[in-house]
Amino acid sequence: MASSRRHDPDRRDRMVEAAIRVVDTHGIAGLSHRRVAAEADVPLGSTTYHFASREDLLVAALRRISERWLTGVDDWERALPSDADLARALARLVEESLTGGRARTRLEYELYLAALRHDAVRPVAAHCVDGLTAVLRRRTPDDATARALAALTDGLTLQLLLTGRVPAPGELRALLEPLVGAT
Amino acid sequence: MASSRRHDPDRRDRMVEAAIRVVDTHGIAGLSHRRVAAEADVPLGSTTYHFASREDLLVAALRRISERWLTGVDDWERALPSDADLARALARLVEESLTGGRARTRLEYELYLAALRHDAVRPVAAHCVDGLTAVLRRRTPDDATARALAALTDGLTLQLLLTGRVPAPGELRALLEPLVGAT
Amino acid sequence: MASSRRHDPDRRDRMVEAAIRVVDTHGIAGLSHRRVAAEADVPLGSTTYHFASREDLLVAALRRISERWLTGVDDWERALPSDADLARALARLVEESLTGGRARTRLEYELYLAALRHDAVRPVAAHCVDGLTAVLRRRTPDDATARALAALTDGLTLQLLLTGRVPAPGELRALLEPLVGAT
Amino acid sequence: MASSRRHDPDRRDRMVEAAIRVVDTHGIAGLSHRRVAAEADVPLGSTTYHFASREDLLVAALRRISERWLTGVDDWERALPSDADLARALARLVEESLTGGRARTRLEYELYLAALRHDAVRPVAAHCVDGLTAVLRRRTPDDATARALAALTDGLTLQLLLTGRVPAPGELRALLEPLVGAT
DNA sequence: GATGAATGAGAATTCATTCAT
DNA sequence: TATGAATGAATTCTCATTCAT
Repeated sequence: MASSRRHDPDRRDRMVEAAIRVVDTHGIAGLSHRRVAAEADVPLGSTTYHFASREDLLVAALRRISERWLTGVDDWERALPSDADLARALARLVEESLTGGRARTRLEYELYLAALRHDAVRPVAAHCVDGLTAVLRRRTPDDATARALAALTDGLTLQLLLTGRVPAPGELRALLEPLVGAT
Repeated sequence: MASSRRHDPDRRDRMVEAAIRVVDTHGIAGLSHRRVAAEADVPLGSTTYHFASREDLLVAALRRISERWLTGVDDWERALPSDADLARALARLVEESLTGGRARTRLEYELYLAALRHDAVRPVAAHCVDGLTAVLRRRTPDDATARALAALTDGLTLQLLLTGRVPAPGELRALLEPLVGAT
Repeated sequence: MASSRRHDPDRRDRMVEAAIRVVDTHGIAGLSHRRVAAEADVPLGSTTYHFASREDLLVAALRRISERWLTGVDDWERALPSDADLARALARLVEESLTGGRARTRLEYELYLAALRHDAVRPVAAHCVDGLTAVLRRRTPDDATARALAALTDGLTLQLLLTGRVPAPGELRALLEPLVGAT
Repeated sequence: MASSRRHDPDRRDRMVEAAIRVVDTHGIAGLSHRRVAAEADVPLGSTTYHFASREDLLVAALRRISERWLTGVDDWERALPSDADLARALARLVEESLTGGRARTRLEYELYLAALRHDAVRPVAAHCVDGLTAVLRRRTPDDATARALAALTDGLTLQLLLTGRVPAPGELRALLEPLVGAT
């Protein structure tokens, strides 16, 4: 039974998932080998073996968070009808990220926060920004519009997350509209 | 002499400044009573006396940073000619925050994003958002435009900070333009 | 002297009561000037002014606890009919101290614990032991019986408090009986 | 060598002994990882590794003290002639715990009473009560008598410890007698 | 007299990391 | 290869006490 663990190819994976849960619960500052070990139910030595430093752990977790987020955005776009009202759709995306997926959204912005300090995390965060822009680009006439929409979306989400304000129905769409219509 | 330290009315103040420098140097995760004590050259006990918890320290630092930032934004707007091109002016503000005061901007966003984890910091961050919006409101025809501009400004600054991309001349102005003109 | 008390004459008293609540909540180890100050809603300096050392605070609190306990025992005996069954009455006293007044009883034994270490508390604890013996002596033919009953009562209460065992109806009376009947 | 300390299988054990000495010297309130580390001559980190919390330390100390005490009581009973006068023998046991091993007895009761505050210590203290009762049961006709004798012994020891009173020759035996004879 | 400020010691913990096995 | 043990630094926080006002 104990030796059955010898071949445990998912272990590293489970540790990454555990790390994400730890960041979710305790924040980035609260991510530690010990907590991950406890959360993944593996020995402490196992975490330091697979992730030599705390930063390795952090990057692995944030990388997965960002992959997941990008996949979500990609799926969202693919599910949109080709003639969808982009401002309306984006508004709904923001609203949902503040209600249904608030925890997940917070995680995403913690990634940004970490990137401000850790050089190793910067590319991961940049990849998120670029990924969102690329997805929006499929629906906009030019790069500039996609970039502006990505920035506005990010800014709105962050500000609403921080202020706790609940936007009135239609408010977000009205704010996004001018940029979409700028075609 | 030995007792010259005993009465020191500016001490609390100096500790707040020290805390800001500590966050600047070591990041939010590196903010500790010990480091502030060392940086402000006061005994450790003095920091815990004035700031019972680490969060108190964080809030005090963010409060000062945000006051300073809001004052800066306010001054910026007052110095603008009444017929200034708002999109151009805002674009320059963002550009300067990324070139001239990059370190400072990073610091601002770091404390700003700290609000995601620390409830006590939330109101201060919200105050920043509202403050910027109020200043912009003096130049916009309605609340919605001010809010959208504030969000776009925030989003652009953060994204450029993260990706390290340097916007082409005129690029930011072009992104902001559609919102300003949305009158 | 009179004028010194004019301002808030009950303050010292309130601090003692606060100290008792603190011991009740946090245990003797948790008794501190700060907690008493908070509990009594007085400035910290006020507690150190009236109780120069932590031990002063401790002794004052325990003295009042013991007074209160002795008064309770005294009242209990006075309320007993002169021909009461002493074993039965004592059994009920023990039972009540474990159910109704469990917190109070625990406080009493914390007093004993403190007395083992603090010389200043020893006399207070000894006074409790002697007081109970003296009260029982009014109902026993000789000193020896009173002493034995006091010891058995204390031992039973403590053991039941520690084991959490609930004595069967009549059990305690049966245990006490032989000593009472030793007349 | 430098690594001579690295493998040290008795270390945990020595720390428990050190903890007992610390409680003996400084009281329960004075038990700390730091003091145990100093007393056992091990690094501070080693104490927190083996005993994560102060309570763990306390429980380990009490557990050993109680084992030792129960063994002592067991030995005492085994060494008694089968026709020994139980009241006399118990009286001598109490007297010796107050003269020969007063410090040790104080230590025992201090850890014993710690159970009032610390839930984790409760079972160990309860085990002491039950153990003494079980040993006495070998010499008493029924459970009730054993329990009463255990309680009376405990109560007497504690009261004499607190008051510092020295019982007259034969006094304790006389107090215990009625319970033994209660067959 | 009363009290806010100050301070140095020490508390329990948590931790990343190293190392022997 | 994996991991339990070990360790020294650092963490936040609480505290009794002193002192200037």
